[in-house]
Amino acid sequence: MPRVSPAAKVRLEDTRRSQILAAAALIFARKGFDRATIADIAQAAGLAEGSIYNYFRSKDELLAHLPRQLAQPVLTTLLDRLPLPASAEEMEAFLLQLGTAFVARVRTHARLFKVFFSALPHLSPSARATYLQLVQIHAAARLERMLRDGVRAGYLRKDLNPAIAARVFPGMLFIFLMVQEVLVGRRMVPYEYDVIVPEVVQLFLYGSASRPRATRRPAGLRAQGRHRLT
Amino acid sequence: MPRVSPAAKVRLEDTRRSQILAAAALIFARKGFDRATIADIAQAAGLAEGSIYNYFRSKDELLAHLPRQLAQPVLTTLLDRLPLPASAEEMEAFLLQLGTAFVARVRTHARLFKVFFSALPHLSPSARATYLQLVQIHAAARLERMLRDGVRAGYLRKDLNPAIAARVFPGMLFIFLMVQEVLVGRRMVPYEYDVIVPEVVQLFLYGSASRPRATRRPAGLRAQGRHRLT
Amino acid sequence: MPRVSPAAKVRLEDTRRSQILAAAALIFARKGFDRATIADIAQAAGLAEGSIYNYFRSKDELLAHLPRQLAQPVLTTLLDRLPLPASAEEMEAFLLQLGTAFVARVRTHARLFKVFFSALPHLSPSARATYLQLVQIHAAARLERMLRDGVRAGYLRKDLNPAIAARVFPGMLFIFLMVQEVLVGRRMVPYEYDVIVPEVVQLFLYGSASRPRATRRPAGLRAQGRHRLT
Amino acid sequence: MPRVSPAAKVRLEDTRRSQILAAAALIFARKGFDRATIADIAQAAGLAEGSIYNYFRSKDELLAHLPRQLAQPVLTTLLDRLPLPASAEEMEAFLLQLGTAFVARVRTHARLFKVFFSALPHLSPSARATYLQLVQIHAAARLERMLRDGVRAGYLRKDLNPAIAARVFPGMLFIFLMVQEVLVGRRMVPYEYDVIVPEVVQLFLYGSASRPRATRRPAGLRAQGRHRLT
DNA sequence: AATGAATGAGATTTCATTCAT
DNA sequence: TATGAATGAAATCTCATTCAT
Repeated sequence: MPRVSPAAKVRLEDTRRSQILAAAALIFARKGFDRATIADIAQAAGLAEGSIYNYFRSKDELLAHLPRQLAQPVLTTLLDRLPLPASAEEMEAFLLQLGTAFVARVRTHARLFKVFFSALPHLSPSARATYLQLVQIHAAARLERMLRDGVRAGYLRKDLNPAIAARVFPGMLFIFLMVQEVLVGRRMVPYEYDVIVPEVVQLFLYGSASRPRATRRPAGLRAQGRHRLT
Repeated sequence: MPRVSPAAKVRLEDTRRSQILAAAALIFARKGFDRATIADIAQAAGLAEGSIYNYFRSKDELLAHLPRQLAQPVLTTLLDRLPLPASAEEMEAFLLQLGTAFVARVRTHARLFKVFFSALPHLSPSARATYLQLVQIHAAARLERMLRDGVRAGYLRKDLNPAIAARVFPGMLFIFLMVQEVLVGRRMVPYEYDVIVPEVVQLFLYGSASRPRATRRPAGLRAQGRHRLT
Repeated sequence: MPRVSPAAKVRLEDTRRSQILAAAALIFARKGFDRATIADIAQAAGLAEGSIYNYFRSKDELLAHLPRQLAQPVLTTLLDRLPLPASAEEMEAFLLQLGTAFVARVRTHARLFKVFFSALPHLSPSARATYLQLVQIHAAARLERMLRDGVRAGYLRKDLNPAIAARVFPGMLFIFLMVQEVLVGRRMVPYEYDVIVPEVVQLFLYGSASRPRATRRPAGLRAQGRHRLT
Repeated sequence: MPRVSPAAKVRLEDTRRSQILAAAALIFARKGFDRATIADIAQAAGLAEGSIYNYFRSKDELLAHLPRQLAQPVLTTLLDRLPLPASAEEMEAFLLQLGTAFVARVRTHARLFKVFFSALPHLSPSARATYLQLVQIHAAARLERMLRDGVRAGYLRKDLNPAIAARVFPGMLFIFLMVQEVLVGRRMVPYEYDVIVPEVVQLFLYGSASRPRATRRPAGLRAQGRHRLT
């Protein structure tokens, strides 16, 4: 006869698994997948070495379960709840939100990102896909459709290539995130993301060249954009 | 009495070192730093295991010497010989060349890039900097100055942030290069780089929003931009 | 106040022990002693791992208790109830029964035999003796006495060595049993034991060489010997 | 440039392999396959643990190479060089030699026999066959043919089953060898093999029952048979 | 008495590095 | 300088046994 109710048991087991995965993420990010030892992870999780194997069959399995378990809560699509833009101004507001969310997501998962890079050579294609979902670059398909709509509606350039542009937008932010959060750990530019994101949105929508007229940006929005976002 | 002249001896030794580093780059890129064995590298270099140690003190040292030795020939600055632009059109031409060169450089060093990622946790900050020089994102300082000039000259937006924009430009291309060449090996979009680069330049200069007037892009330049670049 | 009577308690405990030993015999025979895990055995017994230790102190103890407990019911002596033979013909009948019983016994305990072999290196001499009792080769002493009687009575060869002959007889069958039931699992010869046993008895009594006269074997007995015995 | 000639290198390597296999045989026989550790074997071979793996890929491979390497020299067929018998007397002489050789072989390989039993559960069928060749019970086919000839020639019983008899003969000796050399290490009977073998041959040829006439065994041969054989 | 998570000793195997030749 | 066998530290993983519940 079991001492604990089945439900409680499942809960306890899930707790342990999360606890171990959190420890694994920490150690993997710190030392890289190969240099991290099970002993390290066990110690970080407050368990004995052998206990890890009561919950995961192998070190590889830890790696494979990391994104699923740790990123689950935020894997809802970024763009789903936002209203579809019907003008350049609405698109600007939309991109500000999207960019801010994107930055937040990558920063949240910076640790998993480091794991991803260190483990790249042993990741199966499917595991790679799972890790890449962390940044949802794959979600660009949705942005692409919106851009296409914008072209059709006329507020975006007729000759815009929506497929390329939809990937460019996250890329404009990604370079800062990669260098600052993952690769080097030091800022490339002396600005916070609440300055970078609006600037990037401006660039994406209006470019860097002077415009014939100065009408294109309502002052209100810009000012708002310069305020704290993170 | 030495059989070989000292100079020839140095040359031979350099050859061997390059030969070993090339083998190391190949194996590191293929298996990741930790999974690569000295035996692998020795075999790829056509030497015995022990011989590696006549040229490099340790496996870590191989990693450290990789970018310096292998990337030396191409580490010339990207922008040095280009004439400074004096208008949006000249800037467009300049960015096309810069972007194309950037793409070529990253693709050339894709292998070292993979090594960089796989070895990230073991690299000292200075080693990281050395590897990042491969793509010269650090060189953005020069582009930043040019953008600042452009703003001053009036053909770029008064409210442009040159520091941010200078990093955004490579980032717009970097996302494609990262995913396609380094991380996944499959294309994100069904276009070659000679389509992507001009599109990115257009976005960077003119944005994605419609312009009040259709005068902004001389047809000649655009057509040229669509031609083969790689 | 105990809920169960002491006697019933003992009975229940014995049942559990048998149940565990049966599971152990199954698993040990299948995987060998060292490869069998307590988890395997517990599962086969329908218990939890820890429960095994309420009945046996260790894995080794399981091994030691196997033959005693599982073979008890059949450890009755093979030869006890047979009438003592007074002629070669009676001896032939006797050996047929003895051989048949021997074959049946070994086949019944084939599983324990496999355990015995797999665990040989860990068995103490006394444990080895216990396992060997399963086939009662040790019981040859009784057969030896009967052979000695036969020699004295004159129907067995004067120069027969009863000690050796008494061990040879089970050996003649044992080789088939070893190879077919224990070691290989495939038949050495295309005959059932009800052909092998009479043939072996003939060989033991009359040899393989031709006899000067053809009178040696009454037809009746031989025919009987060829009938089903198992 | 290699310091040692290729031939010398091969010789050295073979020596090492033999040295390791001999150590493995010793340890496996002593502790059984599963309890034997690579550390044990390395120590017995006078090497470091890791060195074993320069010659054998795994512990299993050691097990698989044991019989091939260690038994090779004696794997020539026992029966090949003996003249074919043409009478019961010649058959008796032949069986004496065969039995003596069989005993010698099994005793020589007693150690491998123990290994065989301890490793039985993990041996592949082909590995089992290789180990069983050590005792060449498979060679019974040849003896079977000889017995068939004897029946045809008339000096063996018309109703003899040669297939069964050919397996019985080694079995008569095998029981002593198994119990004395492999399983228990103590003698079943107070006789040396130079007494047991002739007795077994007598039993096999002439049985245990009295014969109508006393003519069957020429005294000369018997006396000879009782002399030292091992 | 029953449970099964936790433990940690111990086994196999890999591999960077050394060094005698 | 080149070699590659030898080394042994270190890592992963297994599993008998314990013990709180």
